[in-house]
Amino acid sequence: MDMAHERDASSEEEVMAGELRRGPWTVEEDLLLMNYVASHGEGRWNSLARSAGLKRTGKSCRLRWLNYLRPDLRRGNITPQEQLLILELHSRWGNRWSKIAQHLPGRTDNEIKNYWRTRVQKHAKQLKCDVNSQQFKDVMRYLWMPRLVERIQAAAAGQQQQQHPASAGADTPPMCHGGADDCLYYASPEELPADACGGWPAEYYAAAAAAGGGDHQMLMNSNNPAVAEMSGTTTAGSSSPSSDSGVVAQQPWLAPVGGAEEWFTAATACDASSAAVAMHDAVLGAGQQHQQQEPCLLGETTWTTASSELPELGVADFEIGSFDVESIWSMDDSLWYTQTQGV
DNA sequence: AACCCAAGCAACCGCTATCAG
DNA sequence: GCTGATAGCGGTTGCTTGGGT
Repeated sequence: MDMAHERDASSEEEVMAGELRRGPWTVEEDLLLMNYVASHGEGRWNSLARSAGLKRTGKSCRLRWLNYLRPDLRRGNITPQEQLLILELHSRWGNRWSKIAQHLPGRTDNEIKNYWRTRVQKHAKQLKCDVNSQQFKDVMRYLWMPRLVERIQAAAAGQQQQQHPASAGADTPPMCHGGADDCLYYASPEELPADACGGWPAEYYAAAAAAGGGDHQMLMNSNNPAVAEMSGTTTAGSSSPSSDSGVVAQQPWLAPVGGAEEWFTAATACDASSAAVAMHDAVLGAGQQHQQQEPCLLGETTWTTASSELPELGVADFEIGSFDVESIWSMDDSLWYTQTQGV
């Protein structure tokens, strides 16, 4: 667009003239931005940048705020729950990062995009196939995702076991509102332990508190677009004619609640572990028949342990021969290990 | 200790969509 | 309806860091 080019050109001139800064943000800049947003609110980023005394473009300020300084951001590793959701939503919507991010409270589109590029594409590379190929999509759907479900179940089971005694609930850290093991959000940055679930660098806390902190409970109310859309209340506003309309409402495991912890609850009722075993055996041609169990919905796939029904899932057409299956099972095992240790 | 390399992530870029005057 | 400003999106780049040699 010509306008955009003109604006960029003028920005370039300003940079050359030393009027605009580029590159990594300093703590001072962050504090300026945080303080200004806390007292004046978001929006009008160009004038905000000028008014706040920041030698940055409005665009840069907006990005810094959205991707790094927002108090409702969730930091730390992408959890298996989130991985599962990303895989599922990406299979449905493709590279629509922003749309996917709406369903992962506290995560930014940039973060999800980076996750996809670094982790998922890495696995595709390891498997020597294109990340967009049907082959890799099958690997994700029939091997990786069931594996994630399995992990989540195991973590939930371990957690339940630990909490089941009389102390259940009493041990839940007061700052966690989304679950003891996997904090989804905090009521305020002050509550956020530096070593858990992420958060701002320590030096920001005092300034954030002084600035008023903003609306830290943003994620917890029904105004959260992710919550609203999951509940099916806003599906009419969907803009994608190809795949958006009403799909989420059909997902029993995407319950209309505020976080990955709770949407997953429905899925844990299914025996995805057995499904994963069945898939594993099926693709390896083990021919072992497993006990018939109730089908389990995972995304748009009906999971079953009955090998005779596998062709319906398309597994019969799934060529795994060239893949190192064990590498699939070990995907993100380091993350898995650290998380299970925390349970 | 020095170097290299790959991974991860923050930031930028180019572009389109939307809104207000 | 036109125009300019702003918001937002997805792709890409480049810096930092940690591990290996």
